Amino acid sequence: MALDERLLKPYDPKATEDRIYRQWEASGAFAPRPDAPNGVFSMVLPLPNVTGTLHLGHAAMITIEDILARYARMRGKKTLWLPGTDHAAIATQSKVEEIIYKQEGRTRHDLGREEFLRRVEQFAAASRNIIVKQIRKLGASVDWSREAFTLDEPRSRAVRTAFKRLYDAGLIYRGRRLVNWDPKLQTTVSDDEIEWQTETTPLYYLKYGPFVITTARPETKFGDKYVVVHPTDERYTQFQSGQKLTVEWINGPVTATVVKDEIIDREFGTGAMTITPAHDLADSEIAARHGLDSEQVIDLVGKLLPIAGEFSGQHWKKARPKIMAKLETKGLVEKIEANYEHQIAVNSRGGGIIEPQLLEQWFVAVNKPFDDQGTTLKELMRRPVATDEIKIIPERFTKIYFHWIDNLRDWCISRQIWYGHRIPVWRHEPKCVPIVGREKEIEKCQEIVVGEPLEKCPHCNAKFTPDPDTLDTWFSSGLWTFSTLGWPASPAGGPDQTEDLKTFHPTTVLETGYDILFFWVARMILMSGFLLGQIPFHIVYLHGLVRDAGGRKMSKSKGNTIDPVTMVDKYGADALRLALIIGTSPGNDSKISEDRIRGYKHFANKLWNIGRFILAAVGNETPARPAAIPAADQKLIEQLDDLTREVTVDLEAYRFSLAAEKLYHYVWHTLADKIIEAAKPRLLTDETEQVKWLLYTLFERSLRLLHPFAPFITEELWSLRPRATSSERLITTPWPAT
RNA sequence: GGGCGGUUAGCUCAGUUGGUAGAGCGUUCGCUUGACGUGCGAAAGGUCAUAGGUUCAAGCCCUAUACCGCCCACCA
Repeated sequence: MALDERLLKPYDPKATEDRIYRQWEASGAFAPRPDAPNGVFSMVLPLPNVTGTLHLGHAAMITIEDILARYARMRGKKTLWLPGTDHAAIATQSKVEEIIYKQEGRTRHDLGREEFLRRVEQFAAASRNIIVKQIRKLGASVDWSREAFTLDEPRSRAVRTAFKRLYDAGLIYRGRRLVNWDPKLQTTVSDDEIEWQTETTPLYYLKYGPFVITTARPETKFGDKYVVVHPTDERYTQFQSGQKLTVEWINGPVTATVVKDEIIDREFGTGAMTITPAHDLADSEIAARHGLDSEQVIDLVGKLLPIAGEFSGQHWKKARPKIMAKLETKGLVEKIEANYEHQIAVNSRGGGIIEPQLLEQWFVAVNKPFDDQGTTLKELMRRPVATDEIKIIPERFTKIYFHWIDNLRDWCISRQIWYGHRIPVWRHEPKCVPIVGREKEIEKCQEIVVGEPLEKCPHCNAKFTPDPDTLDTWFSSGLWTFSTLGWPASPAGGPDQTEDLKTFHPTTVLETGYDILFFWVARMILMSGFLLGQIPFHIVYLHGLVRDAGGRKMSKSKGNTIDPVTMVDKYGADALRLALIIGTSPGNDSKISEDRIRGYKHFANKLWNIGRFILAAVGNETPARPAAIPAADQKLIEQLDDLTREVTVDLEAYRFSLAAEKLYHYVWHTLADKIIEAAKPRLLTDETEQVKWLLYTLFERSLRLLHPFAPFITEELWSLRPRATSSERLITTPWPAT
């Protein structure tokens, strides 16, 4: 009997995996099977950013999703797992800016918009190529024929259409509001993109007429003309609300007005503060409540405006000590508390310290009713989760989701960066007409066009100028579950339903990290709900973050990332996958070490040797079912029946770790250690045929059960069965019956 | 300030509806067993953070405490 020569050697993932992947791809197994008998399974790959390459966290995510996809496929479902990448606007732009500055000492303004964008696109393309290779290496059974990019033409059309529909419904508006301004990247960012860092700074107690006020930012205080105290604070009962008094301030006397507001914490400092509504959200809300004026003090690059008098034109950082010196000379400094701890806002996308600014931007209104029932976008996001139409795993994130929605303010979607979708709005040249309050003129003359570009105004022939800003990257990724399925079928209204959309939307499950629950998951529910009247997915499965051995988040800047491809090269993709899945649980972070991956390489080796033994014992013919099966053998079959049921239930319940662990344990410690050992002597007796059948049956079943977890080695062993043909691939073999 | 998660073997972590504790790595002893030394056989090692409670039965449920971590929040 001639054993396949591959079985003579130890298992070599390097010589096997790429070949198997090519076979899968060429066979069309990754595409949805048109005649699949048991319904539909669809899922999108959480589009990796083209800011770099994949790390082990991505690998864990891909593993979980591939398990889902392969299991669904084997269950006979029409299975679509759709891949793609995200242009990640601000993250990619700031990354490329950084590289160019480091290598050439030039800024994006030195290069100009066109050349800079060319560079970014180059970078994005290179990054995308690496990512695609990495995804393949991991064995991901994604349908490459449907690969998408958030910035390609079909997705751009979806963005323009979505913008127009939201605009026409009055849900996108232009407004002047206090926004998060990043002076370093020169753009606004949304509330969610802000990271709070603890900073230790002096706290200044300054004399403000009869009051002593506290501040951490004396350089913003030039325009302060309101002093706020708590209404019931007995220290200030002699001052009436609205009372005016003249106080000596930094650049001379100012008229101060007393305001009483319950937001004031009487215990803090002296219980009195002055407000800077133009550069502080809390202050601006106080100002809004009492109808107070607001004056800008700091400009968009961080320099003081003429209101600062002699300090005008200086950067606030440099001006602060000089201002303090002047206050000192004027005798206005009561005391300075040295180590005051407070939170400062930082742009988490590689940007600078946020300076709130009052700017005109585009917003999505989340609290504005848009239909007869008075539905708001907020409710649209809340309802499907509240009614369990969308189920979040693990469940505790449901509460976190609601809490976020309840605190949500209008979403600032315009960015002043260059890379990304242009805001699909065009205005008359040379005059850019402000929109708010001038809707009538717009109707008459089309001073503004939204959605698809228009060269000239059909009414007065004036040329149109595009809005200079770009969109928040999450605007386009929010459309992902349906923009990838051909939405919109036609930009000018028309039927929205493409065949793909009808078949695959809503998608079955969204598997992603809990860190983008708000950024992405919520936005998808919003977009899908408003534009399609559908939920985007039925289940949200949230995985934890993969951290390094020290528990730190992996990131390039910390230098603690592990390249998944390096691990695949060393231990094989199957081993890496098992290491990433076993011992993890949804929503909880995990730490990964190379030792763990090596351990599962040993398992792959074990499985390979089980295959060598059983296939060699079985020979060239598939063993026939014996007429009589000994009771002991029957028990072993039933034992595997039980395991099959358990593993199936675990997979249906998204308990991947448990399912994999049970299979691991069975294959090693039952099939190999007990069953094979017991079979060895029997093979030499007249029970040979019965034993061959038993071993082969258990082995064949084990391969099927293990395939979603360790696809490469199981597929390879499958192809080594007696009389195996190249068209009978394990990937498309039915899951064992339960 | 509010909410959430964690605390299980030397290390890193699992533990599905409550029923005599598991994995990887590490440690000790013995094995050229013809699938595998990337292995086999055996072993050591856990009062499952602490204190109460519910239960025939608790790592798992309830209450409180301690420490670690995360998220959210308009204390200047």
